[in-house]
Amino acid sequence: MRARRATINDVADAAGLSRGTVSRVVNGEKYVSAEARMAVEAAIAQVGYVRNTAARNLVTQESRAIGLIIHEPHSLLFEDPNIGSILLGANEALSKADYQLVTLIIDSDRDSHRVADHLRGGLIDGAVIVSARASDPIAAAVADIGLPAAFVGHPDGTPDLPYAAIDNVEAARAITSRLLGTGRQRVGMIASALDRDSGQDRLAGFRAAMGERYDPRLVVEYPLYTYAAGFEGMQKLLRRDPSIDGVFAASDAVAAGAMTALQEAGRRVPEDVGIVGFDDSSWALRCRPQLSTVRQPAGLLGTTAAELVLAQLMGLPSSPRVLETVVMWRGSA
Amino acid sequence: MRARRATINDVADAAGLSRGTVSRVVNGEKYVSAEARMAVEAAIAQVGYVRNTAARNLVTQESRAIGLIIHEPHSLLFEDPNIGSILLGANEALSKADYQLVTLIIDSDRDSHRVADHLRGGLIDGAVIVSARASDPIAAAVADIGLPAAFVGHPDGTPDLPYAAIDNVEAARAITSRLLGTGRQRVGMIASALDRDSGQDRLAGFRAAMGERYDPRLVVEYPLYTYAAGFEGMQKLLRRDPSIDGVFAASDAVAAGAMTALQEAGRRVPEDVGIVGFDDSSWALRCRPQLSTVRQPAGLLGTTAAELVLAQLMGLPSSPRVLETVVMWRGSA
DNA sequence: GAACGCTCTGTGAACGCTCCCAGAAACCGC
DNA sequence: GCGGTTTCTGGGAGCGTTCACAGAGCGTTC
Repeated sequence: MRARRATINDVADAAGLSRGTVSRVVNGEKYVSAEARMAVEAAIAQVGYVRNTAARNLVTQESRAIGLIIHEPHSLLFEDPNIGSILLGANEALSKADYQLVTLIIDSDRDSHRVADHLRGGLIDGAVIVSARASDPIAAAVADIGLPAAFVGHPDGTPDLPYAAIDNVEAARAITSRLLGTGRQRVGMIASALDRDSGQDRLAGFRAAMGERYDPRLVVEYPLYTYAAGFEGMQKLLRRDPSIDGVFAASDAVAAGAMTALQEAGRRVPEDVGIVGFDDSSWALRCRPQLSTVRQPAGLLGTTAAELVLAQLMGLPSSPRVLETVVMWRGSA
Repeated sequence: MRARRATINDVADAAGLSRGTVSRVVNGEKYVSAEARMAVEAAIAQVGYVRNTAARNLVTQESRAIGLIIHEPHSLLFEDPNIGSILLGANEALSKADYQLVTLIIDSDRDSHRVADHLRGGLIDGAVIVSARASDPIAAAVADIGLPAAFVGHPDGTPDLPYAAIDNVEAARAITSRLLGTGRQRVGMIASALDRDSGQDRLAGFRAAMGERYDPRLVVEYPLYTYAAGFEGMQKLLRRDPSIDGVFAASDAVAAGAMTALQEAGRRVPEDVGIVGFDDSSWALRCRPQLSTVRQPAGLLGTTAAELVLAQLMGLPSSPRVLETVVMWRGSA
């Protein structure tokens, strides 16, 4: 099949030096003469040597790879643009530290086992866990193995691992207050993803901002942050109370769906109904009018979580980090 | 740090058998007595053994991992829902064959080198290459190394590797003809991504369908399949010829942008202008009216490309596959 | 009862690398 | 010139597997 690959011994022979010296050059260690270093480099180029990673991993007992565990149903995986940004952000931090990012996707029970084996198999030195649910078994497995890891977000009932997150409660409270500040009288919410911390917290923030004006009849709940949830949720809210004049949607995708439903029902946005979202994803600028929303630094969440894992790997202490959010006020409310 | 992991020898000792027998049990080979098998299984559970993959890879000279190489700018990575579907489709096929999918993202030159090293380092037995450009260096590197690989799509000027693709020319021709069939007189196109085969071929199909009616002034070109490209492109077409009454957008995202531009310009869709897209992505159902478009089986493309790589790994011949597309006729034209 | 074939088990030899120790060579200060 | 330190190199040992081979045990056939 493929030609036999050159080994460190071939390089040593070609350079007229020993294995040990070649290894020192390859790993950039001290105590190599300039002369030897040049000879080795020439020999490497000559024989086309590339280090065999499996052999290295075997002896060093590490892999220089970090897993990004995504536990998310099919449909949502790429409808939610945050996941892509988190992925790229984590990739950036790891790439800088010369680690390889390995994406592990769980979308069935079989995947769940395969991923757990992968974790245990020593193919990965650490993990970034994205979009875990409350009491997620894979998160428990990670903690159980004792693998250095960090969450993006921090679901309840999960092991005591560091995380990179935003304060969803406070951010939701802030944008709801702002919406109320435009003089709306009947404000509802389309809540989503109550099986994870972000969904719960956004609802809690909404409730906090509403205070006495909170009316459970004006809150509808959907399992996922989707456009479809927003569309249906808004129709349901309009049926429940045609006088509704403000809506907080749990994400931009949800808000976009809600806006379509409002416009089809003949309501003007923002004149008749003000609407605000959450994420400041690409949805926000695509809506007409553009969405008022909360900007969350998705890429930075990924980068930060990756850095938390790297810190653990270097034996440094790593503690949770809460990143700032900003209310982006545009035309939808 | 972490406790020392149990090895195959620990299992052998616990079971009172030899390394070889344990290995045979772990790999499900023949010639193991039921008695021995049970003893080994009990011992594995007792000592908590998990196979060390690095050691295995070292001796077998394979990794049971397949790379999915995505070469795409930041912004587009998750705006294009096809990529997510391809990823999941490939994951499914590989997961079934007990291979692990490793996602390799190239979005800078440094990434490009790191990925090339990763390929060469023996960490991967094969590769699925998504969204390569014409004459993509990473594709050349893959061919150079002699790694079994397959493309999704098949850019010009790339090495002679099998691919899973759709017939973009024919599909574009078909939907353009259908658009013409609604009686449109002035039909234009918003072309995109002419640096890759899909972009080129969709333009070629459009031109073929238009025949003598083809007017280069009614074709605008943008580098990426984005909403923004559609929005701007439509405005430009309207300026060039206000009597335009039909548009073929190179993707659904582009079509969605174009539709917004038309509606802002006070044109009714489909009464004043008919518009068709390409992909049948989640964009299509989100538009009002819903988009007429070409359904391309993105998940199946990923699955098929993965299978082509697996076939090569098993020494079977693998030849290009062209998958079927279907015109989905909805309300936008 | 010898010869053969099948099933099953144990063991030495790799795989390609890093780590560590021993020792050579060079440099320093007194 | 001598002991001590620092710089540099070589090579044995070992990481945890799989693989190939040797050989034991047992049943079948002539």
